[in-house]
Amino acid sequence: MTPRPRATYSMIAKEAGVSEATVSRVLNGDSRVDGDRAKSVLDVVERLGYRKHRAATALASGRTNLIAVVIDNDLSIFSDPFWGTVTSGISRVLMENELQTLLLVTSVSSIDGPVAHYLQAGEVDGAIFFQLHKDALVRKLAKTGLPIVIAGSPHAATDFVFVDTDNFGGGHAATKHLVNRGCKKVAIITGDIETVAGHQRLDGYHQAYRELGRVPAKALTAYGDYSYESGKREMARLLADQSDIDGVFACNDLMALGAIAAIEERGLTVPNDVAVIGFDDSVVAQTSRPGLTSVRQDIVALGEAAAELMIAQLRNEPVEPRILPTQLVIRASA
Amino acid sequence: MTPRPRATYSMIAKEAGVSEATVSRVLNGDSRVDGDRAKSVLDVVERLGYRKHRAATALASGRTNLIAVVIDNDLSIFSDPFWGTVTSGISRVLMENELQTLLLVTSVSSIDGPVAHYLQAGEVDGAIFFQLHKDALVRKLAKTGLPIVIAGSPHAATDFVFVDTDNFGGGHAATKHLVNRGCKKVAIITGDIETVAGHQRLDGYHQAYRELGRVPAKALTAYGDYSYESGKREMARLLADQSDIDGVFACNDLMALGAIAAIEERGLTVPNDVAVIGFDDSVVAQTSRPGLTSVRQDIVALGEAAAELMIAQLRNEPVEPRILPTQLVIRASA
DNA sequence: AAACCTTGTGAAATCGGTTTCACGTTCACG
DNA sequence: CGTGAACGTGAAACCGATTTCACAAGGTTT
Repeated sequence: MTPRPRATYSMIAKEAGVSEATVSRVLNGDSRVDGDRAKSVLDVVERLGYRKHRAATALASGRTNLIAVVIDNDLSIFSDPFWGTVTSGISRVLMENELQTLLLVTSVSSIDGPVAHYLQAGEVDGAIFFQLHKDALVRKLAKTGLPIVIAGSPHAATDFVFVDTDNFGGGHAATKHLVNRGCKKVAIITGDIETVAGHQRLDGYHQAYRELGRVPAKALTAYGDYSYESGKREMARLLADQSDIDGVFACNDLMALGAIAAIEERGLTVPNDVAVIGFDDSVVAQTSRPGLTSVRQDIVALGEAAAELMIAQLRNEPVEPRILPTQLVIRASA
Repeated sequence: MTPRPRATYSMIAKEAGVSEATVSRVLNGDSRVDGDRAKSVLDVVERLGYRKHRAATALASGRTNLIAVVIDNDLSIFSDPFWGTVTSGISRVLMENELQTLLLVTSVSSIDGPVAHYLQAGEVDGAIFFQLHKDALVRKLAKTGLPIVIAGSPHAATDFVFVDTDNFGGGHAATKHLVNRGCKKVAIITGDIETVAGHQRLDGYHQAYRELGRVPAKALTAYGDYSYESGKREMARLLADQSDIDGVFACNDLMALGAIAAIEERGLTVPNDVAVIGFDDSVVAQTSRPGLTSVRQDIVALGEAAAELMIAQLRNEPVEPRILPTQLVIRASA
């Protein structure tokens, strides 16, 4: 029951009758070791239930097997299930590849904060960032050669490796669906337009109009901030302005629910008077009444893709940004 | 711009004109070092922007400064914002205390899996587990002396350190509130009754009845599983059985919404015919219509408390389990 | 048959801290 | 004053792996 003392190379070497160097070679897949010796080393390793000591390995090799997942807690971390879900996907894939997930929840804003130092100090082999407004820090880190993946699109002019949902396609599909079901005047309530994701959804909306040979009136675009309240407020404003709006694409589910509330408060019904589509297909979309039609994004897959891109970078394999498809989930609201 | 080579003890020692041992003493708060020398060491440290090398420190000292957060992905990780929120609280507090959060999303079920080995191998200084059904693994780890904290109550007969929401008090307050607003026949839809949390909420319900000098009929207890569907199904069943139920406490918000759906499908209204209370005060409670009265638990605080208990253990300070209060948030549904 | 590669191997240095140990110094006390 | 305790200090061992380097053995080229 007493936990036997940790096995070390020196014990293995002695048991197997070889040198520590050979043990290291075997365990790191150096092909030059004689077959029989390799086998006997592996036997001893097996018998002793040996596992490498992380710190020792890191110190000697310079590789930590740690990947940082950096989450800016300036954002609405505390209520949004998004990041937790992505992170679980990341963690699973990393673990399958013998990498560990180091979670850094912190204010990323400062380019010179403790996180910055930490990441530069070679304490991790790579870092996965969630979408952020300021990418100065990321850019600086990239210069040091630290492998980086961004979950969510970075700002336009960079060449970071990133994974993202197809926001454009989602916005396009949502708008198209509204048009196809007969809506004549489709409005949009955007999310934070400062973020790339927010902008891309709007672009998708525009594109759908363009394909009809039309251009959406400026007045049909309302600017929300992803909150329930903003959805409600903007919808009320839209309807007060143009009572003949018969469809609305809200850039997330919460705003969609807010919009529905505003519509019903005006005595109109969903979807008969105004059809509503949200984005995310979160739990609120599934449980709201009427059920909310929404653009589903596969958040776990997003995390997994991020991890895969990180691993590819560590292996010096070529990497391409990855855009994951969305799927329109049709419920009662549109 | 070239990242200057990492500073080391030997550089600091030379610069400050002392030995490496003294540098170590200064940096680890050994009080015996002469004041002036200490100062000069600190000056050099400052000037060089020195930071300790984690792996080296871990190797030499046997302490890793890493705390594992172990999440069982057998659970409904992927949609539940709960764990992500707790984890962010944990991470913040740990970071403030110079500890890092190592995230392990994995199947904890096996007592002999890779995680088990990992945790036993001294790779982390402590582990925080989320509530789990089987605590065999945790018990085994505890025997090795690894500091452990459980987020959520462990099974009854153990003496693990844990933090939890006051499930009993929450269930009690919810039931009491229904009674106080005039409900004569209050039902409950439980969550997974196998979990301690699930059971405690039910106990709170019972206690409220007891204080009225009554015992709730067996038929008023319906067993759900925290899903929207189970809430809807059980509520329908309850009403089919006993149409005079006028209040229901659902053990989470999702089931509460399901219950509301069932109630309205029957042609009844909330809260006039049946008042409904949920648990969690999650985003769905805030955005549903009618607004859902719910028992709020402070999830971030839960994580922070977990981290604090871990830190106390690492310092060998005495630790007591911590039960965090709940708060009834009253909206339209009850 | 001399000169030159391979290939497989172990001794030893190395990574960057921590900790033990032994050696002065200084100080208090008898 | 002599003596033991307390204090500061640096040399060196140590943590557990990786990696360099030297070398022996066997195989190829001229």
